[in-house]
Amino acid sequence: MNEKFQAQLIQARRNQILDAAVAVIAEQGFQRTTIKQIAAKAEVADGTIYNYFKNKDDILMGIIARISESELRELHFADAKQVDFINFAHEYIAHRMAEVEAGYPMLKLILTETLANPELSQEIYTQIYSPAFTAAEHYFQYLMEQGLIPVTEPALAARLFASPVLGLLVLRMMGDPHVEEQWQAYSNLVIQMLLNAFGKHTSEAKEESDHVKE
Amino acid sequence: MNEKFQAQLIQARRNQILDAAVAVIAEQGFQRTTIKQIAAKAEVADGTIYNYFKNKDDILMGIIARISESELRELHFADAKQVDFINFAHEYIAHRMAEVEAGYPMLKLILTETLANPELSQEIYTQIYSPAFTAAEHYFQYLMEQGLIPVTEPALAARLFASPVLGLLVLRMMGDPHVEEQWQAYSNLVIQMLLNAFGKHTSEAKEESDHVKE
Amino acid sequence: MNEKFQAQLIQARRNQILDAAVAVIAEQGFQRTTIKQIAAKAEVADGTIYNYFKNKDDILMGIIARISESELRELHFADAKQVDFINFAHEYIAHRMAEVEAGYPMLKLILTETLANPELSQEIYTQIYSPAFTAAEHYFQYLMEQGLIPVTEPALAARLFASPVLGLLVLRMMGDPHVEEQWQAYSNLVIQMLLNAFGKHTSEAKEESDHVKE
Amino acid sequence: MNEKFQAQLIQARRNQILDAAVAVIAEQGFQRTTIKQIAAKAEVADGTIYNYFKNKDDILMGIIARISESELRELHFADAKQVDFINFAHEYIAHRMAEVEAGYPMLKLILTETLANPELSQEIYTQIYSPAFTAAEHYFQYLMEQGLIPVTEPALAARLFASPVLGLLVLRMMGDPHVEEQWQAYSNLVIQMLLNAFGKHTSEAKEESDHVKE
DNA sequence: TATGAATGAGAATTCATTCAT
DNA sequence: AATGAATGAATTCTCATTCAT
Repeated sequence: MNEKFQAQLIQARRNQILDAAVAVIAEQGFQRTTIKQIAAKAEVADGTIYNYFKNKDDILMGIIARISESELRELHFADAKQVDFINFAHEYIAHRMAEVEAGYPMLKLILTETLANPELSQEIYTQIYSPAFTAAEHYFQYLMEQGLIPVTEPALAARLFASPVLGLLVLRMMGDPHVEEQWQAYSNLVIQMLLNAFGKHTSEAKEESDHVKE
Repeated sequence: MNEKFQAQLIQARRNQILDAAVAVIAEQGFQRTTIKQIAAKAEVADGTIYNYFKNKDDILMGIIARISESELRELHFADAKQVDFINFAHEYIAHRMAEVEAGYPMLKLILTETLANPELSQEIYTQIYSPAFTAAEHYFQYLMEQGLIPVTEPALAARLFASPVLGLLVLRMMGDPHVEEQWQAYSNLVIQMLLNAFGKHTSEAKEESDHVKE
Repeated sequence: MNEKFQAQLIQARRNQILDAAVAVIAEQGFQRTTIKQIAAKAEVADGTIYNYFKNKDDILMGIIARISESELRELHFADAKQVDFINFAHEYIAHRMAEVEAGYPMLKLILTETLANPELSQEIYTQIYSPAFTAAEHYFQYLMEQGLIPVTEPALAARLFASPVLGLLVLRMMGDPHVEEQWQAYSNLVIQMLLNAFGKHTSEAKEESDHVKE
Repeated sequence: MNEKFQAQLIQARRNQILDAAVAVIAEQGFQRTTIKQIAAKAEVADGTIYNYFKNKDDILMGIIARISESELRELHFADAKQVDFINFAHEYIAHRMAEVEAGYPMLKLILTETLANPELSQEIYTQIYSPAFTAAEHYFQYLMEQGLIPVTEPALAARLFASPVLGLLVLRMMGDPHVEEQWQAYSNLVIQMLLNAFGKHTSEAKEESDHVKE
């Protein structure tokens, strides 16, 4: 019991530091971020961080591990519930949009570090990336088998499906003001484009998305 | 005459250093890259770099300026020639694909630094990003006015058009092996998806891309 | 209470570093002095210096600020106490002489840096120089008003009064062995010259300094 | 003949470089001055400087040597001509004043470098300093022997005589605006003070300088 | 001789990490 | 466990000097 309590305290402190780290790193990138800054944001002493993390890289690992857990949980949920493709598309976009509204610090961080830090990208790929797409592939496999989408390769479909959202996210992260201002309009168009491409067989989709309408 | 020769030598040396810098930075990100590494790759002494660039940041600026120039040249070309939307789509994809085959060091670098370095992102936006999209918008404006695409907002269309390619590029950069292996297949699908979404009015396009076919 | 103790520790360390800096800089000038040398003299690591000073220039500022404080304290004392001109002259010379015996590192440093570093000279002038002469001027003003010295402009008098001592100090700093060996004799002569010039009205002075006697 | 011409060319080029060096060094001190700056001022290439001077320090030596020659010439002249003490005092002050009006770059340079550069100060002492005072001492010796001044030690007298002028020069170099603005007034006062101290036996001097009058 | 690009040793500064309290 | 001062390796940048042209 005491032990459990101890463990919880440690978890809490780890999360406190990781939260601080995510906030600071998302703003300036991992390399530019100093332990001092993270410690300040977390309101602990520099040295304290080393009681919870082996070194600076280990903090990044910690962030990745934590995202990995939460993403997996979300995806599981998605996997189980979203059978209807239209709803899935809406939910997926909505999920990424929510991320954006939250300032997408995680996404930005993951994206940046995967690009900038080749040693890390393998780690990120296995822990976050691969499980996410595996879940998506299963879902597309299911849709395909049911004849609900005109697709022959689930892996391809999953990535093609994700690409425009990811593309727009990147544009937004890169500071494109038009994407930021018209984010809702872009979301709607992407959904229509995707339903148009994937959802021809679904009768409801056909009408809704016959053309791309801005 | 002699002066011109001098200027060329200086340009050549600058490019030699920039090439080295792009190579090393693309591999590890700007922050992790040391002047020593760039100098070694360029096969010059550390100090020589400072005869051509004010400081480390100035190297990044140099890279951006150079990309900006070459992008602009390419875009001009595109602007003048590509009237047919189908051909344009093919050309655009082909262009980005070529980048990928060349190891996309520039694209990766630009992407990474824009995300990781907030101070720089404004610079990159104005120099590279904005002109590229402005050119694209003009093209979409033209298509729209000719009634060749069912679009009402060129700015939106240009970004929506770019999004899946960019998304796939990012996936590939992040190390997704499936995207890398099947790159050609992805390209074809993206073109079909885009023609499907944008090209309804073009009769040839209608038949060719009625469905997404893998 | 603990806080106060902390502050004292920080002050002590700052002073330890400043002492080392004064010693080294007085010997070789600021420019020739490296952080490594200061750190070695202060018996701390190079990096430690930067926990107490923003950069190398800030060390110089620190030295100046510290001198400024102590000079002001001394001058206050002088201002209040020295009403008698003869005693003041003696005290002033004695003060500068003490400096000399202490190796005049501060004076040398101030002098050298004001001459060599135009950016700094304004700082030194306002912080050290100007307050010192202002105090002296007040004193001469008082003497003048009391009719104790045949002077009409206190500012002029103060500088004229200081000039021979400063001149001799400079000669000594420049390595003139005669000035160094006969320092006491020079001091006496300067006092006589000054009393001769300024102190005619003071009867005791008249006799004592009727002529320059070596 | 050709050889002589050669030698003259070399001398001219050396002087061109030394002039540039004096100008730049006087402004910012020797350490802060780069070869590039000197070369630019002298309108030659960096490398050319090394055809005329062994290294950077050698330029300083060159400056000192050149001053030494010209100073010696001046002093000789002074030595020969100035028998009358009052005139000598006036001439001496006038000489220093001229230096001041010319921006005293040499004096400032000598002063600064002697203080900042202990290795050099020996050199400067022997080459410039010592000969100047030796000449002065001879003059005071002569005055003393003639009973024209109430002095028993020429060496002492020479330095005491120089001290107030030097002191005021230093004050002015340090940026004291009062000294700068009232330079003429200070000069007059110094002469009076010196005549007062040294010149009692000279009847004209007695009246002229009975009191310090501002 | 003159040039000025190239060099690399050396200086200032940063910051992850340690460790005594 | 928490602290934060101290450390020193690593990095950026400067600039005197060399040397091929």
